[in-house]
Amino acid sequence: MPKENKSPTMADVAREAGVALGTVSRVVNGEPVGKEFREKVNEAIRKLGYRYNPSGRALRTDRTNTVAVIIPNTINPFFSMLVYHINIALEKHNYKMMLCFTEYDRDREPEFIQLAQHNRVDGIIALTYHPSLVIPEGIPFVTIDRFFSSSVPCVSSDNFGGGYLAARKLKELGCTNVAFMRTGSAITNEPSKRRDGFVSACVEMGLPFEVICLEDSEPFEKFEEFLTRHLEHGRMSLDGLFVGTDSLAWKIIRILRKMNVRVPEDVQVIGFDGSRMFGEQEMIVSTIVQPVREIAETCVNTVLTRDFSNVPSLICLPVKYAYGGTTKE
Amino acid sequence: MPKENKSPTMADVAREAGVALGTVSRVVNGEPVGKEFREKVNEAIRKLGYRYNPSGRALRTDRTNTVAVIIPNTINPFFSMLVYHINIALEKHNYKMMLCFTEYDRDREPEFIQLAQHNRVDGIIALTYHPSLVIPEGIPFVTIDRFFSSSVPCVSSDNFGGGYLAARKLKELGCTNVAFMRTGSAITNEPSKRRDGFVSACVEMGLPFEVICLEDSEPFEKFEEFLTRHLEHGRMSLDGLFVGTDSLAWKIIRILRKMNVRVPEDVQVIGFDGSRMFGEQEMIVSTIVQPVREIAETCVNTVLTRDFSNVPSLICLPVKYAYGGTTKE
DNA sequence: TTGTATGCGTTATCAG
DNA sequence: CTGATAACGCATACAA
Repeated sequence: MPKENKSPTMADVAREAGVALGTVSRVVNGEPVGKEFREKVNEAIRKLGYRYNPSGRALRTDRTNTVAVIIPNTINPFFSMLVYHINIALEKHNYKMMLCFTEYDRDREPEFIQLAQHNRVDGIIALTYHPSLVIPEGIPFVTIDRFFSSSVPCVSSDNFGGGYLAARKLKELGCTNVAFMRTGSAITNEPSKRRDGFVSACVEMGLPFEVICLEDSEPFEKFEEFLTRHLEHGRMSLDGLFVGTDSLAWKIIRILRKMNVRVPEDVQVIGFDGSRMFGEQEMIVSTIVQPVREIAETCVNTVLTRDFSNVPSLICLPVKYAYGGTTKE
Repeated sequence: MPKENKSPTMADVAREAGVALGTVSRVVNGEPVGKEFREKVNEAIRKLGYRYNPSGRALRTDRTNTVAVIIPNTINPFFSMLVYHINIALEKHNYKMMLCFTEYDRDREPEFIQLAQHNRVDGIIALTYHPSLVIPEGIPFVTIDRFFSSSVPCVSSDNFGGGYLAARKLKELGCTNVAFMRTGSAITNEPSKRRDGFVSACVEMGLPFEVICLEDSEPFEKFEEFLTRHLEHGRMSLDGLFVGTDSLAWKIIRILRKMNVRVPEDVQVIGFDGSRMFGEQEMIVSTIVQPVREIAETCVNTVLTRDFSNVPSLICLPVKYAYGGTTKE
């Protein structure tokens, strides 16, 4: 009889079913067991409400069924959605998530990697910015939006294609003079390709364009200067903007409105990410939508791949354009 | 010599330091140990890069250093912020978070409680809606925004005070005819008091008011009807709205704008929560701000309280008003 | 104060 | 196919 007030163990189940401890373990793990025995064990499990103890299993197998997720925060809706879908995907696989917020502090990235390893996680999914981050070996490691080497799988959306699409869309909507704006170009990562795709399409279509990238250290006011510089007699010489992220697009639009420039009548703006207010249908701005859920699921499936040796090193997921009120319909 | 490619154990440290296993354990756990011994052990720990194995400790102590957080999702910015600050607070205490998304599916709430218990979590923080949810005994359980009984601590913001404040603010801003709007009144929880506080202040000030609450089952169009009903010759008879959440306020404002009613010129709107776009300074709507971080930290501190017998049963945190563009400044 | 030994719940090995 | 038993890493009661 199992002790009151304590969850039953395999030994309790074995006693109840009149079989050996090992047999219970085999049933629990789905290993081949004679039909009669299996039924007896399952009956006892049901009766006692038995569930295996993760700590016991982890101690024995050295697998914790936990994956660490390293990400700046959960405030940006894109990160928030990412974490959301990663957690759901992990749960589906009976895995737990260990959530680590770096707050964009590069130094915390290696610290969390260490912490995760100390906690014996079975894998790590990380969205990082440390310029010379070293990826540990011997543990499945998947990165988001940043390519390290062919031995570290990187999952991202088609950033080049997204930039390309944005340029074509602006042209299609009647723009004749466009610009790309972004911030934080300290490291070269997949999102950097948004610019390349944009430029590539502009050149291809013969669409005049400009590019302004702000380093992390540069003051935000430079964007304001840039925009004012294009203001002639109260009219913008630019009529289309592609902005690196929805978050930045939102800020830019606020500046434009303060300058009495109408969006989308005078200037059309396309962002990147696909952020939605309160998770509703409508986008916050017209944007290139990242397939967040697919990205999350791909990360999870990849990091849980047993044979990590022949996993693709760069997985690129398709994006699409979505109207969000800051372009002409 | 510890095996290559495997993290060192206490036995390795003991061997390295030339002391007994138990001594290492005592040092690691900060129990009194002779100075010389402690130094030898610490030296060995440093040298081998030892960290205790959480599974081993958990198995032995029956404490996992994990707290389950049960919440609908991470899409709503309020939930997102809550999870964010809970995770940070837990990490500070060297605890991990087990995140469970119910998706507002009442049936999943008891399921996750079970799952959490099977995972031997040390406590549960839950934001739930199941009308007859039964709180397990024998495990620290803290709820957010919903009072169950005096033995289950409930953390929430001052919802009554928030409603009261909203009414006073609308009056102060010149409103003469106001209304309260909310949705999802299936269960009575702390947020229900937003209405009570609002009504109370209106009565006190002699401010004419109306109330419209939609059941979960009722179609959203009823709000539209309600608003149209107050439209006379293109002018609203209402000039102030207090809406149950920022999310709903946002939807209401969209309806108003579609009706060619100007916000805040014709109608001023105050929401509840304090949601910010992209985590910036500016609020999405004028709102009653919940102290999310304090709520999160209070939950964590409470759930980790060793002596759960004399913990307060209802902890109410102060709110404040914040301008967000949908009221007159 | 320090050392020794046991058991937490599980899986895996080996003998039957 | 099944049963018995050792080992995983740690905390702790007990012995020295």
